[in-house]
Amino acid sequence: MSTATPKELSEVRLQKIATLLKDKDVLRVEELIALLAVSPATVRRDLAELEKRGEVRRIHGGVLAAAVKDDEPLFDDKATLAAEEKQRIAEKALELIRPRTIVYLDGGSTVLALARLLTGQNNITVVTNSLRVAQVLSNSGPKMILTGGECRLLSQTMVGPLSRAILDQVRIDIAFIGTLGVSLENGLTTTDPAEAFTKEYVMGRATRTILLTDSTKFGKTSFVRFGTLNQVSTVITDNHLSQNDRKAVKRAGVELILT
Amino acid sequence: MSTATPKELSEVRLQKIATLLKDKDVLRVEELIALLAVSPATVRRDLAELEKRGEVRRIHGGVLAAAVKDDEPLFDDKATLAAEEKQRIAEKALELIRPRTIVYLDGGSTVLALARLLTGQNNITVVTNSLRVAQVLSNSGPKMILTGGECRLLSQTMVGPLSRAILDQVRIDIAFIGTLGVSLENGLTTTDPAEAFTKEYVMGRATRTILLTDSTKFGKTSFVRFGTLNQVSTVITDNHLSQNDRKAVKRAGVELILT
DNA sequence: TCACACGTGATTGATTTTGATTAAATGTGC
DNA sequence: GCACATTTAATCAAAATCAATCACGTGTGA
Repeated sequence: MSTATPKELSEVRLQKIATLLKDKDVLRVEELIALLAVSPATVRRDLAELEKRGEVRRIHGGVLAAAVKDDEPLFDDKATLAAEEKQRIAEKALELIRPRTIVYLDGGSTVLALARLLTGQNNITVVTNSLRVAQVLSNSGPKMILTGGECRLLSQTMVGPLSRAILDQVRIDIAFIGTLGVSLENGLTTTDPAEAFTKEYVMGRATRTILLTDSTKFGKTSFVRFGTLNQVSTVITDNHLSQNDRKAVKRAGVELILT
Repeated sequence: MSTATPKELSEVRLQKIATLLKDKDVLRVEELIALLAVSPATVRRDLAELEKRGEVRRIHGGVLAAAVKDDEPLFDDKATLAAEEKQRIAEKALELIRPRTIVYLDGGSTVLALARLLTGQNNITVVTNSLRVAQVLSNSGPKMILTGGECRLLSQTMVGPLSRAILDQVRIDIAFIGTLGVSLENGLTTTDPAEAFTKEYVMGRATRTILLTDSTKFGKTSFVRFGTLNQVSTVITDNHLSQNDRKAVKRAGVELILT
């Protein structure tokens, strides 16, 4: 049996693939089969065509977005996905840090990018619950306080009620927080309850809270809520943010900084 | 049997390795096997490919970031100094750990060797102030609580009064402690006051304290004292310990285990 | 209506990738 | 320098993916 019913023209399919790659950078053939509801053969033909046009790079089992700049880091897991955006967000965040302030750095890749910019800055104090941040700053850099708590393997952070013990004893001028989801209805959300606890607690203690997140997180909702949008004083994100979301942020009385 | 089940595409894996090296400079093959959940053969093939691209430098047992200079001090080497002795001491220590106990792991290379033996043991709970220990156990292994506190760069540990906050809230069955000096007159000594504070505090709270140290530390005295010999219940060291020191330990009422 | 081009799906054999096994190479300690 | 353990490289089998070909259905135009 075979159906030659092009529900959509092949050109539309090619466009779809190109769009998907913008967000994800890497796609498996299997994914595309499910996503486009076509046979493996068709997907491969499409990919061959796109490769001929130079829009993608094929690899065994999938396809990569053709790196615009060959030497630039491409993409990969969450840690460097959209690394360029994160980098710019981090640079904006850096401008908010004055000498002798005490900053809190959350887990998450965007905040980690900020941490990389702080190496060598030894006129500030960093409080963090992230082992990754600690690694980055462990050689040279600011004075560092780790919160302690239960170690969450996936995110390499210290979370949960135990972290409160130390947080109670330190002052935090500016807290830089990441998130997996932001929305007006569901607020700020993440996957792990213990992680949410710590984020929420830090936000309660910090003089200012600054949310660092790329625009793709807007409108998304994860599992556990750790606060509402109007609890943060500033949001820094990239300029792909939709007009609707921009208005929503401002309506919540939150300062908005775009890269 | 062999499985070719690529959960992620090879290119993604390569990128992950490159990203990991950005933060860590050096990775062992074993680490990568656990981290990427693939076979040794695949890791080596990946490393060979990355080396061909000039992104990494391979060494026996692991891989270096290509940027690392040859003469740069690799902070790891302390761990391999008297590695065999430390390994044997750690193995003796392991025998003292029963299921469902809560163990505290101090900083220091001998204790770190013990931590390496605990990977995969998920029927115990580890409390530690060492970032190195956290790294070793961060992939798979026991439940882990980090103490928090001020981060001491050289030893990669969290120390000082702040660490008390969390220690007050957990029970510790067995504390494994390292030291830079042991003697009857000056007791247990180390270089950093804040570090000494935390060691002393842990010893005060643990049901049992076990000192892990190679025999070269006997008779030496460092800067700050964090306790006396008779405050520990057991000493584990290598059999190069002099007869005099053996007697001294026993005279202090401390159990002595030699490798 | 019929022939035919076109796109799609299915089938089959080739290629790639992975993991296991085994032998060689490299360190490490004595 | 020698024995030992660990790490690496090479080889092979299994699984997955890919490319080439064929078959089928739809739409088009005579």
